Amino acid sequence: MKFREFEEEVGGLVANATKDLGHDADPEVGLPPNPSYGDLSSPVAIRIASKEGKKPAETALRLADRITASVGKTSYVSSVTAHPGGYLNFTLKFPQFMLDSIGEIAGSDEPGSSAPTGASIAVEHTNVNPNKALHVGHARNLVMGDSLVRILRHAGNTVQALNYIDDSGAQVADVIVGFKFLGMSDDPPAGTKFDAYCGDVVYSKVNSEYAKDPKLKEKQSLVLKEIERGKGEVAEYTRKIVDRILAAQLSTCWRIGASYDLLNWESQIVHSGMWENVFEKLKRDDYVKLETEGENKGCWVIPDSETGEQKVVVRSDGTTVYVAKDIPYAAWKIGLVEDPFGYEVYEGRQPDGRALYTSRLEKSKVKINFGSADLAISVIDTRQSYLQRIVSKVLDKLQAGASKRYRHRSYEVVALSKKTAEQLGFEISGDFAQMSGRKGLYVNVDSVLAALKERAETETRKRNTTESEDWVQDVAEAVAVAAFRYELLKQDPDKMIVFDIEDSIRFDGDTGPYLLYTYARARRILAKSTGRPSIDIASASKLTKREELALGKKMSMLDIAVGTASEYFSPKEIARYSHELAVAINDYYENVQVNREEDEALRDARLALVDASSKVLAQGLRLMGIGYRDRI
RNA sequence: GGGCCCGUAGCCUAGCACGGAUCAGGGCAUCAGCCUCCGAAGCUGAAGAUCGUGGGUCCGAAUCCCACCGGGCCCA
Repeated sequence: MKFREFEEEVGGLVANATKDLGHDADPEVGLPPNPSYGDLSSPVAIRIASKEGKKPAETALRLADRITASVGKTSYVSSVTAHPGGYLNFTLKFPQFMLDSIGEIAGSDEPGSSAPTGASIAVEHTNVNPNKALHVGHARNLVMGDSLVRILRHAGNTVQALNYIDDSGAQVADVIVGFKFLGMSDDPPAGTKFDAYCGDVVYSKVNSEYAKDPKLKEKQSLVLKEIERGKGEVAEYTRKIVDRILAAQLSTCWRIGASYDLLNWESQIVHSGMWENVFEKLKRDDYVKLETEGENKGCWVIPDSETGEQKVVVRSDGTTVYVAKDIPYAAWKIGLVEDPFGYEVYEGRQPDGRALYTSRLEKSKVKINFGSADLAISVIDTRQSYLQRIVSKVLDKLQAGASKRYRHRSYEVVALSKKTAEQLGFEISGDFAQMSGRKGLYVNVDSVLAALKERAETETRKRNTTESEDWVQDVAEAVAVAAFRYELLKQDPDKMIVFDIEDSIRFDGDTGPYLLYTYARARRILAKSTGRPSIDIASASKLTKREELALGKKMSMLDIAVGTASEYFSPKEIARYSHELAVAINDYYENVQVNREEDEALRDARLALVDASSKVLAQGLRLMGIGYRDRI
């Protein structure tokens, strides 16, 4: 976008001028703390002066003189001045910048997007065990992952969104134990979603029974063996139950705007033969060894040369541990093993209309390829960091340097506030509590959305008294999802979120609804106008108010935010940017009259600015997976 | 025992990657204002900060380095 072009021009000017003075050409360009200094600044003169033992102000003047001679060759640099403190301050050539920025955005369906990079990226996220409904912790994973997918696509990459289904673990087995051995009905009570029933009722009941009756635990291993065998009545039944739970979970995922390209199944990875291939290679290379004594006797272990510790990958009874399934899956993602899967379309309509595929172990007629990406990103919480490091190390053993193409995007967990935990009937000693599916200490996504939507309905009706019930429902749903997604996305991934159900129902300030409101407000100006967005160089030169210049600059920085978000796999950059843009739009709304402006050319130029900036805000919302409406 | 993450006003948080400008941004809550004017889910103003502590590097440190304290997590 145009601000980046301006930045590149300034960088070039600074680099050339410093080179002329015989110094290295690091551009060092950044936003000044206050726009009254200029539109971009460089402290490079201070560094040079300190090296040369001269005064920064003088060096800055010398540089400014040289740069001034070249300013005329640029498109967007108007002037450069030397500040007595040693800073070089650059100002934008405004009418041209505004004209080109608005033109660029008006002419694009996807403002700020990049040309194809040719890179293919596999992003794995969501990965909820199919034995329960999604809770708010799962939602953080989904929101980060889904937004990352959108951002990476916007940045020009080909992205496959993968959702890994652990359909053969203990958690699934527990639910089956409940149905098969505790006589629990596999029909939920009316009005209860199947995933919530399995997690809230069956799973917790089975776990409390384990404590009372140790023999029941033997049934779990029985079920696990049957699942691992993959044949027979129990395995068949498990598949049906998992399918039902997954369908219920996906309805929640889709409700909050997520979409996937492929469902991967742990059971298929186990039976694919990928692990055996990987394991043989690791044995040949002596990277795994059979422990002959000590507590791990009879186990295959991976030694860690740095810590001197060992990680068991195959137990003495021949079963593999979790990490042994992660390794072939990771290897498959970046093409270190042959693709054993076929693919077929999975039923269901995703919110963005993308087709969803599911893998199978038979080759199929559908011609589509997954895996073998240039880069794989696994969105997994920080508690798995250690195991993810082991996966990376093993990948390097399979192919030198392979771990550079495998990234663990970690994030901190979501805990519950003391208040919310107590409302669920738990006694808490500290200020917050870690969620626990086993204990029943968690808050489901669907129940949070229900509470958000209820509040959104009230607020929406208050403001739209004549609208139909369907209209109100649609808007309330959008507001609820916006509030939920934005809340989980804006926080730094390294920081724990302490979720409080009452505090989360907030639509004021730095929230998703604020962004939706801002968008609707901007669109309202256009809807109410008798003019049409239109700008030329003459009317662009009339855009001189502080608020419109600030807005013009801000809306032209989306690509910079996308670049940072892609580079660091950090969707919150988009949340922060979108909020800043919304603030600029509101500032404009409050202080600049558009439709009451009597100069029609100026009015239309302002309309064009409002149109363009709201389009950029809409793009930011799309990148976060947040739906928006022209009116809310 | 080893490792990872967090610590910024009453509360939540941005800035930390790449150190820079005597305003360290926001939000919630509090107080005072703004709807005959494009939507008040908004805006303006006030008040509120030993940037966990101590040391170091540097012309310059919330930002980099070291140690420690407090909290969370993982591995054994």
